[in-house]
Amino acid sequence: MPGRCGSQYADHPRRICAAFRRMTIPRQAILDILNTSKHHMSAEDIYLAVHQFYPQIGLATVYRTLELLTQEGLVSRFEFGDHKARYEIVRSDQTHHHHHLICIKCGRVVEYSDFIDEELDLIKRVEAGLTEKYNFNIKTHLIQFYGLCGQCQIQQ
Amino acid sequence: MPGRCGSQYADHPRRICAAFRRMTIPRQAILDILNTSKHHMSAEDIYLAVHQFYPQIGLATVYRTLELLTQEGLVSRFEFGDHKARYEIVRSDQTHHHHHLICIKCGRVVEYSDFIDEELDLIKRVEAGLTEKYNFNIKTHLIQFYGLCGQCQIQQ
DNA sequence: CTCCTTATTGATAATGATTATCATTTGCAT
DNA sequence: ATGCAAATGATAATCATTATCAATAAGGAG
Repeated sequence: MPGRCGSQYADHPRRICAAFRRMTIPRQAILDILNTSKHHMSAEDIYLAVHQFYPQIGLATVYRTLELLTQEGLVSRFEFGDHKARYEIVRSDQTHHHHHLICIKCGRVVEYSDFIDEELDLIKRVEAGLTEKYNFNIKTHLIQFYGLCGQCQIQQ
Repeated sequence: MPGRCGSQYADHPRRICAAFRRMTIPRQAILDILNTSKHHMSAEDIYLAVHQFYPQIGLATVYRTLELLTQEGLVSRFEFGDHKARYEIVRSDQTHHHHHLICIKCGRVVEYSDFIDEELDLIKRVEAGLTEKYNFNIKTHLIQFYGLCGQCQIQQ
């Protein structure tokens, strides 16, 4: 039931059109999963989730779709240090916006949204400055803190 | 000529001791390269640089050493989206401190240090808040912006 | 200074996430 | 309805990183 490329996606129809030349069932399925999920997912997580209601899906399609969405800034790709990328849809209304706190010993990832407002305010200003100086059209940003979680501080 | 673990490293001797149980020639060589380099390097870059004056070095040793240094927060690991990590020594005096601006189409990476002071000020405050709330001992942070560089904006 | 324990090394094989390939299928403009 | 290019799915290939293991060397004890 694919219609014009991004028509049924209220959030970023124009940029969905920019990312895809054609809307397809696998792509819709992937977008649905990403839109429903509140947390970051690996490509395989997404593959498995889509597979439940669309078993024909191929893993390669998941990677290809994520690549296109990432290049259009519609999806954020995170690396937490385990050599497995995580993806998350970018919501225009900033719902669930958060940054990450990562333990460099055990790999635990904490999503925090405290301080986000203050951070976003700065981000916005820096973005404007960078756009002007380096002539970049900035789509997304990444802020992560690395350190030792409580557990790992104890185990020296 | 290795002495007590981190003795000849003025910068973070105590944390070098924490990272290593023994100081060795390969580790010194890797630290020397990292200290000399002004820019991020991949594991292979480092391997090749060390290899020039210490040809016995093995690639696995480079990875192991970088892992230990990263876990101690003495080295920052970056991922720019090409699935190849880059490493950079953390200087206690904040010399050459910078963040990154990455083109999501062509992968170009710009190091910027404009706005850094303003950013670091916020970082410091957020760090304090996160430390308290989540009981993390924060060692490093990562700030990256993603977008289209001038070139890639033109090529639609 | 020498010995001894054990951390570390280097070579190499294994792993595993991601990408490339290619024949087949499908979206969608005309 | 038709045709062509885009997209798919299966699978093979890639390649950065990690695990393995016998050999080596750091550095504390005596």
